[in-house]
Amino acid sequence: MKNVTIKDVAKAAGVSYSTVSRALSGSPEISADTRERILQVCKEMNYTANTVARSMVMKSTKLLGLILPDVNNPFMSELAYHIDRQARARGYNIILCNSSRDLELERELFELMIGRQVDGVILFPTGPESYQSLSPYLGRLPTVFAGENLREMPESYVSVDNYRGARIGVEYLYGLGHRDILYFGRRRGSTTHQLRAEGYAAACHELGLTPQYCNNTFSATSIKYGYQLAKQLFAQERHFTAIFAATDTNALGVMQAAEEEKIRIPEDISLLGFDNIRDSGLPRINLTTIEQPKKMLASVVVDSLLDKIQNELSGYTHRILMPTLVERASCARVEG
Amino acid sequence: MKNVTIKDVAKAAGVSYSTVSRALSGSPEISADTRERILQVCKEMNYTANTVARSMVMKSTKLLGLILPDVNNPFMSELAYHIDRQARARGYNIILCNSSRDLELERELFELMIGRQVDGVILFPTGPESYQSLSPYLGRLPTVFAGENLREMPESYVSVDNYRGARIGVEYLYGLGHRDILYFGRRRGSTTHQLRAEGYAAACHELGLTPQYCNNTFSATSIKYGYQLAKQLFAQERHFTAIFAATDTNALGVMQAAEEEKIRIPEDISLLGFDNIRDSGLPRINLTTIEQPKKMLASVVVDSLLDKIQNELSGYTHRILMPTLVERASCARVEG
DNA sequence: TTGAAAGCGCTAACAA
DNA sequence: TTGTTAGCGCTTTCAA
Repeated sequence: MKNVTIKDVAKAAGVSYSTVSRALSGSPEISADTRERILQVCKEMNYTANTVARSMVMKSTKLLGLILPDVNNPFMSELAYHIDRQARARGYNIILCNSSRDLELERELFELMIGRQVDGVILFPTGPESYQSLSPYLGRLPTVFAGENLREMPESYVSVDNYRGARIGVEYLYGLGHRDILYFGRRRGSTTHQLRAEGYAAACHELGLTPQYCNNTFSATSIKYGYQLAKQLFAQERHFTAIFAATDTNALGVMQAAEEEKIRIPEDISLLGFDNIRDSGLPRINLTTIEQPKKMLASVVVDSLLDKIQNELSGYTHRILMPTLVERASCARVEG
Repeated sequence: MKNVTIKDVAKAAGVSYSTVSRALSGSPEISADTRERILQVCKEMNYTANTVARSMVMKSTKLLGLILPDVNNPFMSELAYHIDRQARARGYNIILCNSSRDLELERELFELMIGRQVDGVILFPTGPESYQSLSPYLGRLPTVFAGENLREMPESYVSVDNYRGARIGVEYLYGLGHRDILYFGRRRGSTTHQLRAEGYAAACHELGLTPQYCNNTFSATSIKYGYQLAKQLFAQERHFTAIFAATDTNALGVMQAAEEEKIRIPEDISLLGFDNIRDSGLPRINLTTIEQPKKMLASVVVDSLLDKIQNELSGYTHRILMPTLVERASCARVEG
């Protein structure tokens, strides 16, 4: 399994190895036939250039670190796919790392990326604490945060406009005649959740609605937690005709609980999600939701990072994308 | 963003740089206090070893290539997660590449991995043709195929026992009283599909059932194709009380079509899937299915590959894992 | 126990 | 147009 090197090729072709390097890099300072001959020899010998050696002298690995909580999360896996495609189209490959929502591990992975000399990192933070946690390292590697809004933090990030997304949702429900809309699954300690809740509150205020909450007391979001929370909610005496879930995952939990409680969606209550994860479009689920433009997000993230790398930008950019409503079958019109 | 090197540390500590290297690698041939002093200096200077340089001399990047059709496929993303965790636990990182079910691209990616000097590659092939397509390169990099059964091919692979999985499924349905079981979504050109269909046929034969097929004429599997196929099926006059779908994705397509046609699952027909992708456990879906042990698969794949790498094994291993039945709510008992 | 030096495979500046 | 050479940051002999 010994690989053939540039020197082997040079010897076989009877030239110096810098000539081979020139032939391969498409340098103009080489005659057409030596190039042809060398390329021919390369082919015959099955020569494949050693990227590691090249990285070393070029001081660029053409590698991007992708650190995210968990690829096995439909939102993340979709992004990972698009990020890879986009990066590859630009000549980069991805080192994938799952932080498993562990701040300590996240930091460890970031350091690892420094050691691996990646050209930059795309980070879907575990939470807003990630910024603090990583700040000692941030100066050492071009980084763009993604998915989470870091507010005024002096680091590049790309996120969706969570505030406006929530407003769009409330307005949609309002348009359907709903006047009692409960906001479900708000979680402390997440800026994303915070902004969505603010958008919800603001929209309620403007439309003359009374905000109602059912807060997530767990430290994470999952179908299971959504389910447990919804079970509690349905056991209470509260009046609402629609549930606006902080995330699709939460909404799925609500669906599950509703199914058990024989509460029909959307006949008995309407349900609106946020994110538009793949699950939401599945048959029988058909969740109406606020979509995060994932392909766009991936593309903007990669572009921002490569910009930063290639232009050695020292400042930072905040890119906020607009969410849109995806109408499916979980929300119904009610009589005012 | 200039990184401090081993030389900088050496200068600061007043030693030669080979001494620093020794201190870092935990070599025994160094005195305790110089080591302490050097480690201290490293910390102060925020030194992080350059893995690329190390890779070059060690001739090992501690990098594994992971080439798969599409991480944004619930089956793949789950595997990708576990593979990453497992690999990291063993000191390796993952370069993730999506082949997008493109044979040409797959080959390109494999070559890329050779250039990147990864220590090995895990490949979820686009199809059985992948083996042929990649065979010129296979000798150049330790590789283990995953997910697909390569039958007698002289390459390592890990797959589930698709044949037995299908038998388990048929027997389960038979036990529920079903005598007319239709096999749905069989696709030509996939060994996995082939083996499942064979298992189905064999089980039918043994139980005295007449096999019935509804073949997938598309070149890929997706909910959409499953849906289209199911629409055709439901438009025909065929008698069956259960559908055994070749994949969960196909089953989801059937569900969607059934919903439109007002065919109730499991009341009117039972539906059994294969794979147990995450979607299948979602509320309202609750698909009964044959589970591929994904975490185990990931773990076995990584172990096989590292074995091959570390022991410089030249032979190959075929590891076949046992699928199991996951009972949910899409299959009902019928009166014989 | 420590230092000097070679070399991993490549690019690029400098000579010829 | 081509060859020679230095050097990227590290590990590892070989000497001291």
